[in-house]
Amino acid sequence: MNKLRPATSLDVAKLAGVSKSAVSRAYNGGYVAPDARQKIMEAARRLRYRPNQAARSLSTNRSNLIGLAITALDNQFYPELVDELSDALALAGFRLVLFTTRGQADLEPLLDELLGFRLDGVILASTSFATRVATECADSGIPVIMLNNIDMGEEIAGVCTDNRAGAEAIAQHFIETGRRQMAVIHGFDESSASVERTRFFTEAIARAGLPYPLLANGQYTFAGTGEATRALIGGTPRPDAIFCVTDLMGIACIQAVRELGFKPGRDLAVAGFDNAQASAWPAIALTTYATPLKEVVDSCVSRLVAAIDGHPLLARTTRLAGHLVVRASSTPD
Amino acid sequence: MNKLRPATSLDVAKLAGVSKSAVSRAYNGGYVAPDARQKIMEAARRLRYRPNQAARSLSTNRSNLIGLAITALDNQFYPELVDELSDALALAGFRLVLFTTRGQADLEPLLDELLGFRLDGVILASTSFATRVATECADSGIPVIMLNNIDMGEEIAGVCTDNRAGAEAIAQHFIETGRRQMAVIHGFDESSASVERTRFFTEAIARAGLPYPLLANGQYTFAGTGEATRALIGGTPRPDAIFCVTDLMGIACIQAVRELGFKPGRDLAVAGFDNAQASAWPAIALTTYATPLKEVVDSCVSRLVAAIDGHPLLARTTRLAGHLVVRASSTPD
DNA sequence: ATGAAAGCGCTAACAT
DNA sequence: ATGTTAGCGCTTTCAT
Repeated sequence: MNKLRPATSLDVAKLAGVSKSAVSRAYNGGYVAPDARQKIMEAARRLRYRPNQAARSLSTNRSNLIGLAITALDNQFYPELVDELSDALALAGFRLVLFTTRGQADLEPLLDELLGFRLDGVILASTSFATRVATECADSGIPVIMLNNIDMGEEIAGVCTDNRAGAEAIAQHFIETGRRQMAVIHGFDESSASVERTRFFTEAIARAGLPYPLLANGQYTFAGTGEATRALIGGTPRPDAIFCVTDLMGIACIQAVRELGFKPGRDLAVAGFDNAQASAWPAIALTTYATPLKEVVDSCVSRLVAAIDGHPLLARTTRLAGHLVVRASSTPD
Repeated sequence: MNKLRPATSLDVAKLAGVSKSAVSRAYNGGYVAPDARQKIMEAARRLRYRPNQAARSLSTNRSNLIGLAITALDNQFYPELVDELSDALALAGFRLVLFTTRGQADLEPLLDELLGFRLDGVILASTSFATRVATECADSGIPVIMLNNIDMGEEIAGVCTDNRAGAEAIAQHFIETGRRQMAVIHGFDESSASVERTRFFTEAIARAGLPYPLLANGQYTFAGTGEATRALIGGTPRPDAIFCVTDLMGIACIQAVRELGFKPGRDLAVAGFDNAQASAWPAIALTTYATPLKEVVDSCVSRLVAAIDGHPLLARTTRLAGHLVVRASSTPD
């Protein structure tokens, strides 16, 4: 019962009275006589045969593995992204190998692994090292696509939310609800999401003839955003609307505002970006611009899969429009 | 520059003027003369050589891949778990392959993949299919360990929080703060976390001579927990303390309580389990029992790695104590 | 329709 | 210390 050496195609072939090749064909849609196929499948079942992917990979140059490089899953929106991605890729026959780069100072070991596994493709969800990884992978013929964060030089294929549409929707909403002095809490300068959203928001405000938004760095963290919020609110002029470039920071901001004794929505507006599930919680009720999660993931996957199938990936960014979600954090009532 | 066929050990060997084996040795800590090693590494660098893991896997029977089977990442605690796990495994030289089983109705395809990749080990974080997966993997000699949720039959190795200590700590805390009529919002009956926490809590309350806790099923979802909360509060007797077996449900419960016009902490106590980051948010402030995340992950990883190294995995569950974290959701002030 | 044989890139005896 | 050789388990011509 307990055989530690898993069955090979040869074992199956023998039991079924055919050759290895026949077994291989049976599994890969080749030409096999109906009755032979029958016998093969029966033998495989009895031996609990599962084709060894490593061996297959060696001869086909396909691993069925997609690498996902991501800093960490601490942004509330990422787990949702990963779930969706994993499902979509599974449907296409691929599995996700996780490369969290949180503590990783060094790029080389990461690169060695990324390339060593002969991944069929790589998805970059964090910007750190993006350019380097992308070029190295390209040199090895591995398609790379950036997800959510993109390459601002537009040299790498990417898919993200339409940051312009989002930032403008938030800006317009703030303006329409009578806010005058805006502020932006942004993240890192390497993050396209941060940079683009900040810029488009700022430009929209400027075009409306309103005072230039104040800026503060929330560093993509709870603590950092708390500090940024306190600095903004304690400063002059005091903003009456704060746009946080991610929901994580929006959520942190709302709470910091409350702790300062103000009521988000009534005393000042707060908005985030992405529409992570937590932003819909009653205790949070964060106005935000919803990233079209399924569309973004589907686009990412289909572009990547097409590239794996030989249709070269264009170094273009697909920007998908979402929609504004207005919640209590920005409504005066 | 742009060669699509990645360099092989033979390419490196030629360029360095040595044999394939020498290259292999250089990469695997074998005996290589210093100057030869020099030349090999230099050649490897120039050719951007990275050993093909699939080929290596074929001859060593080691893939350096660990499978993680998990329903989805929607419980706030899971992303934290995965981050930690990924880091710990990376340190040990392994990468995580994600098998989210959310939509998966069928076990067989999952099993085919799980075994086809010749994973070095498997971590099961969700209970669905656990027994079946574990036995199949065992038959193939693949170590399997359950994380967070465990096998209640204790037939599979596992690591989890000390649910008894946790449930009792919550119970005691409720009792000490003067609560009398308790309730439990639990999840699925296949989930050991749900079952054990419910049972130990109930027993502790019974031992204290208090009325038997009311029970409601929150189905591990926000919506389900909302309904469960409304049912409990609308019923007779009305509980003055609700223990939710996960933070996800605790967070949902708190908010449902508020929406009913009650103030968590003052009007009735709410507690969760795990200490997911969101439970610490001021807007949530959920009393909970903190899972010792690092310890749980370290134990899981070290047991698994030991098993991979040949020290058989005992079908025992490691239960690690955490600590009570009291927040506003359970304090009357 | 099927089998034989070569080869994918690596490691691991075994010789030397 | 290093090269030679034989696999690891699969796919894929090429014959038949």
